[in-house]
Amino acid sequence: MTKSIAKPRRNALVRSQVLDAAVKLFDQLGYFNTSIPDIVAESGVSIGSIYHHFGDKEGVARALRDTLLGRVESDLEKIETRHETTRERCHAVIDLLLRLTENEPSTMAYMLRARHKEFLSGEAPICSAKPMARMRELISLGMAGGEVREMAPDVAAAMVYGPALRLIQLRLDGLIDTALTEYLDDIWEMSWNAVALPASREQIKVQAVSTA
Amino acid sequence: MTKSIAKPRRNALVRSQVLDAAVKLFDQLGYFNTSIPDIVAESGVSIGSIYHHFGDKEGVARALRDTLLGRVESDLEKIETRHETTRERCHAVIDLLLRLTENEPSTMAYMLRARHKEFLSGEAPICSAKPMARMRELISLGMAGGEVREMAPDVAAAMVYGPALRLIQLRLDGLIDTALTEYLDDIWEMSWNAVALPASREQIKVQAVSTA
DNA sequence: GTCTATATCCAGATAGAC
DNA sequence: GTCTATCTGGATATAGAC
Repeated sequence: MTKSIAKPRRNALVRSQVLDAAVKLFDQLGYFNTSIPDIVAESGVSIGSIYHHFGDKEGVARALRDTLLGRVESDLEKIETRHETTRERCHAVIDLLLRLTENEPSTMAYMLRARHKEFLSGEAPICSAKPMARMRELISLGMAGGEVREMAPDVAAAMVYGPALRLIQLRLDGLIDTALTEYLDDIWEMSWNAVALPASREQIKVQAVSTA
Repeated sequence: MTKSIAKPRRNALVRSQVLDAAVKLFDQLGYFNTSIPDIVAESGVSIGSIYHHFGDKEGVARALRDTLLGRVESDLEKIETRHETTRERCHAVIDLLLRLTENEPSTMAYMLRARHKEFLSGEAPICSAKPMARMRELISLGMAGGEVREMAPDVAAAMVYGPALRLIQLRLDGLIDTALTEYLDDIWEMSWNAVALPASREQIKVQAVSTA
């Protein structure tokens, strides 16, 4: 009893050890190239315990997905309470995505790129998960509130988030060496100006930046 | 000898039967959920013939990838010879991508979304495949030629292609019901205006489209 | 070149002692 | 709750007749 950890805390520890190993392996090798023995080796938890806690391999993937999406969801909620305008909210969302990519690329990769429906039976594609749905909703709200020009909501959402998500893809694939946070201002200004009503643009300046 | 097909043509037929089955199954189930017996059933070609022609399962995936990428590559070449300005070329590229998504979604899905490095050992990620690289090159050329504002090339490419690719993702995931070709004009005008030097914009109009 | 029948392997999953 | 030892199915891939 002296050096053992209290039971509930030890349970949580085992779970997080497994999930930490899983996110790393799923990102590096993919779900199907990761065997349970791989997770045993990486996490230090025995196969028996893994099955006890997660039921099966899919259970590990599902728990991981729920954990990661839950975290992002709560980040989004914070953004919505802290900011009032659509402009500020979208800016904060893109900032969040770029920073998450830099700080926890494995997490971002698992949420964004993994083909979840290939191994999570009956799961909706990640793009319809709550956070993504909320992100698109923000745009619709902005349209109703007069900040965003009238257009097909899908198109508006693609204009605002598409460029950032594209950069994230390339960054995760190792094709961009620059930290994406450096691009935040550029990408944001262009994306927002593309959909914003002129009145709510940051500056009206139709700038001609000529170098050299 | 009367009703049998000439040998080289029959070979090509078998290959295309297998590849047609593969693109369909890989799209629907994913590479790892597709077994060789599945391909046998879908293509009508025996397991022996498949191994004879493709060597192993990875060989099927590789042949498929090469075939599809080759087709897109030749489409891109045609675009480059037919159009001179970066504006026209990028427009044609986006048009091509959207139409391909509508006409051959399985093809598009396999090229765009499959995590090839998870099953094609030593393959570069799809985003660095020739067509994608050429698409980004187009933008750099436009920058050198004065059509596109000076900025990080990755950012410019993400602005031009990102929104379209995002719509394609959502469409492939079944989250958009409208044919993407309907959105071509909107998406194109916004994407291009975001990166173009004012002089080369389609119209300078800073439009306020108010509906309702 | 095409086919059927078969070998081999290793993954996911379980049993049951502690 | 955790572990080791074990089972079992089904996948990839091959052998060898035609």
